[in-house]
Amino acid sequence: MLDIRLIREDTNNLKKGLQKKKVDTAVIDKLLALDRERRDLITEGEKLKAERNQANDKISKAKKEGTFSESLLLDLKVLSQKIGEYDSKVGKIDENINKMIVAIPNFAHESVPDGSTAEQNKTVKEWGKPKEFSFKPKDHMELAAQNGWISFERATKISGAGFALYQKEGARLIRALMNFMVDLHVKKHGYQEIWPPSLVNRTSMTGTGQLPKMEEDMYALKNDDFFLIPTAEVPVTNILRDEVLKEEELPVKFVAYSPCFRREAGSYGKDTRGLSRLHQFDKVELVKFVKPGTALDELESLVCDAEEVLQLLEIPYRVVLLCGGDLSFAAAKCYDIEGYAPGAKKWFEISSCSTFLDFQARRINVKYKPSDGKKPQLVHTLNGSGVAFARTILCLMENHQQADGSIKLPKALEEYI
RNA sequence: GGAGAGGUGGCAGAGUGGUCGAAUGCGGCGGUCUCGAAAACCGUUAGGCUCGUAAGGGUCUCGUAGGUUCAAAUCCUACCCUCUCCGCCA
Repeated sequence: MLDIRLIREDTNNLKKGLQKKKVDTAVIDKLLALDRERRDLITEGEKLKAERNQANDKISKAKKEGTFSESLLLDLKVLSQKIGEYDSKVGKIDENINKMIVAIPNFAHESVPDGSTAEQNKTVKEWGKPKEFSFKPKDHMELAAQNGWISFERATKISGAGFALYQKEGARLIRALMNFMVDLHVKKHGYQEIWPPSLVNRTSMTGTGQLPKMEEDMYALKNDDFFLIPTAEVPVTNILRDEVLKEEELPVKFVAYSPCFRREAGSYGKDTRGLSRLHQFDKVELVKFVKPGTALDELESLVCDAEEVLQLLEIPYRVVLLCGGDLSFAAAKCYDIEGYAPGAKKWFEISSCSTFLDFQARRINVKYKPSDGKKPQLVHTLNGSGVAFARTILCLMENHQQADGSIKLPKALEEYI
């Protein structure tokens, strides 16, 4: 959520950042009017409270000295009633302001390009060249069937459409990727390993912003108020909720493997074949808590950390800087990494790395205490996939297929499989 | 599932109607001592909101939400959470 102070004090720049995300800024002016009203009411109400507190002090002293008389209570009941009225007015306005403010997306950082749809995203880097084959490359569905790695038919029987059953080398590949990616991020990139719960409570889902707006997209349990995580971002980001860190602890970097569960309601008919869009998939997620001011550099290094996975897996990819209109609700800046699949002749989003600045930290209340003794302030948060398995496996199969339809896995996986 | 205990500052832990935003200890910070450090000693150390250029002032916060009262950490009601024991179980 946005800072009401920022809204108040830097209105014009904020509006620019929101307009870049194609957000209607009329709500900002409404908010400012409510904010003015609220502060006036608070000032008035607190004057009355000060009056009441003084009167109470007098009573307290009088009782001790034995000089108490009923006349001291005169009018105090009326005063308390008035205070109650102010409080309830402020309470209602607070509620309104809060409702409005949590519905406002984060602003786009100034380094984000203009644009309203994915077509205006900017490719900022390409790595590797789409492979030339001496034969007609097959798509991953065909390869999966031929090698017996994945059975979509059986997954449908067991669960339903949108699930994958990995078998044989395919099943081992999941385990291998898990260890390969987590090891890379722990040993080489300095992340701390986490194994999070896959069921989380409503507060956690609200903290990272999946709720209240996207409840329909989430799997929920019938008898308990738990949700299946759509990404490890939810439990991992909430690890530090309501905590105050020391400055020297920053940056905190977590890496976690988890299964991810998504209803994908409303996306039927779009990429529904094969591995590209599933109700359950696996992912290694990277989450960082950093000092304000370092967030943009940390975003660049986060992208590098994710890129290295694809480099080692020898999958050609491109890095795309999202334009304002394509940014998600909470993101201030975001890079997508898209892997190339020569069978499908398509780019697939395999990783998405974002910084939220203090937007998410305000919501989950994560602060750090500066070492100079100043008051705690909000950290900045980032996260990114490092990386998503299903689409990676898709790319792996299509890129490393041989003429006979077999698949030769890259060297980096040798020690894991 | 059954029974019980408890939720207070960064942590531990007192406080049962009126200078209690809260004793004390630990931790943190500053200082004295020291060549330096440790120990010891002295001092200091919550957060939010709001008014103010500032200095500073006001106000709110003891799990959450209500209630009683001139006044609530303290009394009443509901809810949430945690822990312990028993049962069941991977």
